[in-house]
Amino acid sequence: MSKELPKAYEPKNYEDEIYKKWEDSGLFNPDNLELEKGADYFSVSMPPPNVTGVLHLGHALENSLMDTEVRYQRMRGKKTLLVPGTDHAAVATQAKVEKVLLAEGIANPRITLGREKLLERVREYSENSKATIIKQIKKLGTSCDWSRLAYTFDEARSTAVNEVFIKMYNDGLVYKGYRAVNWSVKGQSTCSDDELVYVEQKTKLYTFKYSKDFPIAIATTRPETKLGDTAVAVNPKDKRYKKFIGKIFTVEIGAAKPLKIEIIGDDSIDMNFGTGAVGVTPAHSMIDFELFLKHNLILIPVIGADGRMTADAGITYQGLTVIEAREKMVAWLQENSLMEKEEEIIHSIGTSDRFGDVIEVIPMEQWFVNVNKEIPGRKKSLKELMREAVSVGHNGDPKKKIAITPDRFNNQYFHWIDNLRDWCISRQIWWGHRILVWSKSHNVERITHITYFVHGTTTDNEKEIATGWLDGELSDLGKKQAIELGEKIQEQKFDVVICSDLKRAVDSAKLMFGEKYEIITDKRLREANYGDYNGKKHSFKNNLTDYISQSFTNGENYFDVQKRITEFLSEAMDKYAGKKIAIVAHQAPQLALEVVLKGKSWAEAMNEDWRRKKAWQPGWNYDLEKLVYVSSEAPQGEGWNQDPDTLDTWFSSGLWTFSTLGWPAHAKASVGKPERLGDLAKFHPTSWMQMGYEILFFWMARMILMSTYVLNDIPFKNVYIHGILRDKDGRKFSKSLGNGIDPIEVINQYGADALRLSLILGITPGNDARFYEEKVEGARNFINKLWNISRYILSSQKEAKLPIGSLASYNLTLADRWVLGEMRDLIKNYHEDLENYRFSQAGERLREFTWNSLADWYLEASKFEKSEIKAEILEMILTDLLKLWHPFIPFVTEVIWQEINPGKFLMVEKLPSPTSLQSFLQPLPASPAASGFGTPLLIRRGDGGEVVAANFNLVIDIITAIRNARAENKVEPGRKIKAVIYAGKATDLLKSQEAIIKGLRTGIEELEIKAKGEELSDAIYAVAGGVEIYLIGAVDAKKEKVRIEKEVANLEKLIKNLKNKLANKEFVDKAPQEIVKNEKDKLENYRSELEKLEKQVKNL
RNA sequence: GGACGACUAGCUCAGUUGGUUAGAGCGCUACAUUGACAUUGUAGAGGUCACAGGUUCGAAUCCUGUGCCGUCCACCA
Repeated sequence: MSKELPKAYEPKNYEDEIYKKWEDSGLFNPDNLELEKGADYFSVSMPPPNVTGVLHLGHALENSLMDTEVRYQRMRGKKTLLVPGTDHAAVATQAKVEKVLLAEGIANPRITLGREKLLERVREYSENSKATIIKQIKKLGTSCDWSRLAYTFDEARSTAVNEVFIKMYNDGLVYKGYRAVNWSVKGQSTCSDDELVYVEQKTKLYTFKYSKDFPIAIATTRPETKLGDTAVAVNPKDKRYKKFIGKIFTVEIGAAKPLKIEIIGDDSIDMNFGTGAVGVTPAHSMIDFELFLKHNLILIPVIGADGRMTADAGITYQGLTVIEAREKMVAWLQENSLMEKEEEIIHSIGTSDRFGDVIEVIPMEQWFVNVNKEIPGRKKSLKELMREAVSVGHNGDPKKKIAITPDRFNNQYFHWIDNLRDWCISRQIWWGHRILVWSKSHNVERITHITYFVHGTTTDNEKEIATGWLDGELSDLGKKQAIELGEKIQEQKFDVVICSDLKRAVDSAKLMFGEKYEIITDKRLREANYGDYNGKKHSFKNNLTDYISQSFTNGENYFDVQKRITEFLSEAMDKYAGKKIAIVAHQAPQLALEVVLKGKSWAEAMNEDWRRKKAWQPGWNYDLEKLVYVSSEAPQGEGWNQDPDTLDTWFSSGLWTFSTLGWPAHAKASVGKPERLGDLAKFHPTSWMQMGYEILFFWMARMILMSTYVLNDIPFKNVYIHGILRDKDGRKFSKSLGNGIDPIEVINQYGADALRLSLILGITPGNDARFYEEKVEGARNFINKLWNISRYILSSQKEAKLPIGSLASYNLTLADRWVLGEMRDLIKNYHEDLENYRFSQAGERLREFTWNSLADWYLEASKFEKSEIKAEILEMILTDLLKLWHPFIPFVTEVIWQEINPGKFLMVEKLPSPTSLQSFLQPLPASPAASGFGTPLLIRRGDGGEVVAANFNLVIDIITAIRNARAENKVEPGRKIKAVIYAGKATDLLKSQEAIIKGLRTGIEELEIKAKGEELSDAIYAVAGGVEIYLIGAVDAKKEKVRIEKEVANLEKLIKNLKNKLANKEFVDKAPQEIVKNEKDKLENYRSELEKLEKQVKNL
């Protein structure tokens, strides 16, 4: 088999073609892999690139790491899946498109275009971007399953988002609240705490008093917000101010109304900082807002969503920007001699990471995820779930513990969790998943009033039998209850009486209201349908909350009840506007009213005391003013409006590991006991996740939150944190610096393999790395080397092959044994490195073996010695080497592989295992006889006999010593000389290596090897591994003397150090015997070498 | 203010549990061009492992402190 390959590897000529072959083969899809039965699953969800543009080098790094890991696992025979995808990146993408539109001359895109048209433009942009990104991922060689391509904004992913939002809402974890939020005036949207970028700025810190007679001075960098101050906080232990706590001062500083400033005591105040007192502006500071909640203060917003001062700020300030207002306020304080101090300080201010403007804290009604509230039925908060997954494992199960590499990021993660506030999830931009909250309201004059009665008890009720839709009779007690209730409410007037169509409700209504009213029945007011549970003795008291979102078998869940009640109410709102309605029905619908009209969660409603103590009471009153309904579709009926806000983009990213694996379609139940099917059952939790530390909190934390909450499982088992790439000077890559490098251009110039290798070599987990062209060049050079090694090996193949399986029964040369031993060590270390995510080290090792051991020594040696199965060994090594390299540089290895094995794919070959060479090679324990020859190998022959061989390293040392001695003596490279070697015990061995010693660039024409002999003068002299070498007839006495003296000096130094060490009694006594012996042996070797050299100096 | 990381050859970085004459790649110096490869080969120079203490028979490695650079978090009233 003789192959003709081009002299240099040209990636351009192969890469696209190879990727297409891979894709067409279907092998990226684990369903198509032919694997052993019971093969492990291995899955990775690709961190989805934002559709804000094209891929940058950071993505290339991620793809390289990810694909190396994935290909490694695939080649270990695992059922391997890498799911590709992209992220709609809500704010980022809209901000980007708005910028483009501005450049096009559309001054205010949101107003000019409106919601639908703007969204169309964003969609168009993102689709283009998506297409480009996919092409780029393919260029990088990433082996992902395109049949499972996902997008955070596609239908399946949107369904997942909707379902989770609804679930959280129903669990009472999502709430709408009026709270201080981060507001970008430029973007006209909120952002979460994590989306702030802090910028250091010089600012003035003003110390002043509100009025001349106000007893406490306060300091601020934001005087304009002081128009909304409602308190001054001091430390309760502060002797200076203690006496004022509780007092209220009225001051006039120019706001619309005089400010009532209450002095409050709070432990959080640092007495020693500034004046020791804080002016509290609840509306415009996160901290102050918390003081506002804690101390029940007043809140006065003085800055509006437009970034200008509000009417409450006073006529002088209204409509001014904050900067203008600040100047005015400062001037006013100065004029009135209230300013005590002005000093310049440096402090950091929060800016929007997407819009770039300074963030204002403004109180607004927004949606939040409550991270501290107990999740119904779980006895834990989201925060606790998030902490647990990384500390002790999910639900305390150590098998469900997420391992972060490097583990120092654990602490950072825990610290972040400790400081986590409720997550503001609503955004006022349009590009994103719209919040699924529908509302319908009436104006105040037309409010419908509802008085709700629960029917009298039935026999089943009394026996604690679940009744549901069973139509039981009222018991005697029930009749009595209804009659008594009727008497109690005699005075009340209603316009309409409506009851459920079940008998117990109708009968109760009749007994209560007699003939006074016409009684209308409505099916929608029925009790919850308990399905199979009907007629059975119930145990609702303890575990009713379990059924909140889990359906009763063949029945309903409570949200089904909520749905029909909402529809009923929506209709009632229109039909009976302004009227008074009496409803006689059951318990579940009543709870639904608490939920729908009082804004309670089901869990809260169910846990209220009245349920336990007294079910029957004379009516609950509700105002049917506003209906809120959470659902992926608008409820039936007229007049429903959807919340205009969209969800934080990280809400959808948090679901990524399971929304890409078919959730919720592949999960039968969504809560409690999620039954998993399909991909979800096989591939979740995912095996591995890789991300930059800069999105640890954004993303990793949210994936953990979502997965533990929704699936009751961790999202991934291992997280590999990588650093960020920097340019040659250590600067971040950024548009403004103009130092960006387009990965595709690098690929065009050097090839994808070279780019990948240059990104992976020299990196360590969690640390930043620099990227520069020389690195890629080096990688390209290496790949070309590998190409040429292959070229040489392929050209040296014979037509007829000997069976390689019986290798051990052939006579192997010293070099053969050596290279096979090196290979065995390489394979072992390679697996160890990769199992511990030491990608760089595994790569370095491979390069070391390939370039040094194989190319520089073994291949060179093979030119000068012919063993009977040299060709087979070479091919075996090449085959294994291609496999080992494949995860790193998939293209070139696959190209070469297919030259050897047409029609077969390297990407699904099985990696050599650490034991695959063990059958005929194993290390022999070091013995005295073998010392000085490196680690000898035991060769087990086919006939069962054993042969001990000295290591090839001795030959290497001798050759290197000869080359060195020649070069130092300035012997012209072309000049052929004679060498005499006194080899002692190694004589026979070296005689067998004559051809190699002569051939490998030593320029030796005549070689004499004997055990020992006379000292030769007029020769270049060298010692290597105890063997003496004389090079005859080329000595430059002067140079040789200098060289040997240098070596002598070096040896003397080493000997001195060793002697001192061994003279130290403590060392000899305390150090392990092995070490001591080693040192002694070393000393002996040095001494004998020194002796020889010293003699030789005299001969010169 | 708190936490974390980095400080090793001219440059970029390895160095896994303390024991090697401290390594690699690039760069540099000298030399080499008869077919695997000049995207190459051979040889070489180059380091007080930031500093100061300590633990230890033994420290680049462990501890303490200092310096310098960087990152994150909190605060900046």
